Amino acid sequence: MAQEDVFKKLVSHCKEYGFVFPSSEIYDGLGAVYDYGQYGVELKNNLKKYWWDSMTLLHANVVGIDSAIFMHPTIWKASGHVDAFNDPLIDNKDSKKRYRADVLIEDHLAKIEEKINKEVEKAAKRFGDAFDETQFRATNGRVLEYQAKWDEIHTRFSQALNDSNLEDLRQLILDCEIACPISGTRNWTEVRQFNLMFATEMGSTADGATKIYLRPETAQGIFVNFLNVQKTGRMKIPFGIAQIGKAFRNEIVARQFIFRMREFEQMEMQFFVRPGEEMEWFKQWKAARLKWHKAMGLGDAKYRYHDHEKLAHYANAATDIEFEMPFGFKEVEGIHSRTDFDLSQHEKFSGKKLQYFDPELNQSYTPYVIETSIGVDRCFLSILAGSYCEETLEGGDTRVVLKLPAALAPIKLAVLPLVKKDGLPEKAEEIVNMLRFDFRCQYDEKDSIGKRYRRQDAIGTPYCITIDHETLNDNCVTIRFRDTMEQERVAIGDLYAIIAEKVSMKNLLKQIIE
RNA sequence: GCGAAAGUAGCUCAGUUGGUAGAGCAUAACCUUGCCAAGGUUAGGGUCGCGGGUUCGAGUCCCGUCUUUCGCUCCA
Repeated sequence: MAQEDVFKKLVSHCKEYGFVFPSSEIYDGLGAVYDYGQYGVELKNNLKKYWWDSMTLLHANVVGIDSAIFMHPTIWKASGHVDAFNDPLIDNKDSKKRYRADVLIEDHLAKIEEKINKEVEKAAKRFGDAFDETQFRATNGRVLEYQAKWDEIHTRFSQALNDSNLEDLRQLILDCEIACPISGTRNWTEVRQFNLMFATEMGSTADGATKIYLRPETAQGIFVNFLNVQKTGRMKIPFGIAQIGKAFRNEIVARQFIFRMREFEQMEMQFFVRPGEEMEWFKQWKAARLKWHKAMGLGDAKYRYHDHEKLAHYANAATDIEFEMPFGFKEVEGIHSRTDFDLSQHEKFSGKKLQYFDPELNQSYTPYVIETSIGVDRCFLSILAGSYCEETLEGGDTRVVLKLPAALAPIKLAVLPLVKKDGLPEKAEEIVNMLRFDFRCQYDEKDSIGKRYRRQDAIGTPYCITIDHETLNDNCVTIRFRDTMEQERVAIGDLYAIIAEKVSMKNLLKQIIE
């Protein structure tokens, strides 16, 4: 089966079995926004608990917070999002390619520089040891000509950027005679500004309202609370702060189901370390995070690292953990060494000191930060993609089964009377009442037993308990395992212990610290 | 945002040159069977994405719009 077909089926499966629905569907949906259904929310909650416990239970020096989505607008100036999330874009009408207008101009400037450098090189060769570069640059006619052009463009460019003047940017592209590298033409659209942050207004009167943003990442809520947590929690470096929450980005193109949404959820942990020790911690968290993913048992070969060569403005090292989705290897988690960029920026913009006094070193410093940032929805998708199976059974029948890690499965067990008479439903109800406080149970008496097994397979229920006529005599039931379809006869009294052992989050968490 | 394709029941689809909507599966009820789906009977569910236009009449033709998929582009 082609990979795209698998993806299509997965998306249909999500809708058909109540995992993920398109948002506002009866109004034709809302682009790139999705709702989690009755099983999806259980799986997602379990996933979040797995991550939360792995951070806050397994690490004495990692604590959690839950910061607000609304934050002071200056935070996004300090973080660089106001500038970096505002891209002026321009399209070439012939090739239909889109470019960042500022990048086009920067490339053009670089080309002029290159020309100057070539002249300098040529002259250097000609004059040999007697060559005086400064002198040459200041006097050579051709170089001066290029330099003048460069200066002029650069001045206009800076001016246009400062004023956010999109018309000027476009005019500059026309004046520089910049052509599209693909079509070779200069048939450009207007320059348009894309702001990737959602904005709203706080304050009920129009004139008194302040423009605020919906956070584009949860990390800043941790940075601005760094001292609060450090002081009230008596935290000593190194320590981490974890947070799970929604973030919002007005993506130009948001696609591929829940892989890229405009409203999404992140699980982030910022780990504060001594300056100079960040690379060691970066390595450590990089390894720890991969272990966390692999512990879910979706297949080690489906994960890989992708180290960044081009780093973001705040980072001195960065890697992604990628998962093999039906549409290729895709980023699920990012691990970044963010240096002291964020805390320093907030010191600068807030005027408050955000330093840590290290009693061992007897000095204050701005801590360096290792960030682990995972997309809940992407991870959710990776789990579904990794556990979705279509199996052909002996006899040619097929079954669709979600081989979810038992600890994450939305429904832990189904209780099924073999027939709905002879007192079997009553017996089943007894068992449900016994187990319902500890495990999410489902009772089903409709259709043949085989059909009921398939229904549970489709939503990833790891265990089915079947009550038959014998049960009334011997107080034993069969427990049927999702993946192998094998059955075992066990005493009703043992059920709790058996299930508890199998579906415990411990099974996942233990693998991480091994 | 640009280009291409698509949108009919919960799902997969049919619907002939325009003549007031069908199937299978799924769902629900009852009967039957009873350890790996698809026995019987019956029922519910669609103003054919939405809005205009042409026509006596539009699921079918035309325009617009929304949504989805793919490609481009972007991606902290």
